Amino acid sequence: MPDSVHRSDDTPAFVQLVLGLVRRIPAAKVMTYGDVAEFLERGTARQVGAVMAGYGSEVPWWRVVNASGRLPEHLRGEAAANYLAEGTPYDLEREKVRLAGCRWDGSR
DNA sequence: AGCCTGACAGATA
DNA sequence: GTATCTGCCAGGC
Repeated sequence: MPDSVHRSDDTPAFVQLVLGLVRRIPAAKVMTYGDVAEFLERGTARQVGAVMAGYGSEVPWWRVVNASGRLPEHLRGEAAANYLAEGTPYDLEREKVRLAGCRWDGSR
């Protein structure tokens, strides 16, 4: 097949790639939506967000945050509890993860 | 087809 | 620091 192979790959394949990676994020570490897309070399941050919105409950979803280290309003409470439990650097005042201290690059 | 929405992100003011 | 705008791309109507 000529070119258009590396396209936005939607569908179950992309979903599984995302969920699979999120499951590999170590405790006390996080990745941003953009990091996930970049690491997989597929899709965009926005698409990753769409997957999380639909299937996030199946994985440690609090380990994927936006570029500011935050999650939408309705999830912050649950997320905070998990950060506290696993020792993720979390700013309770601003309700956001301090990415500088726990961003995961995919390596171990 | 068009228009809007969304667990996003970078640039700019 | 916050607010806005633009680009992004899939899905729903």
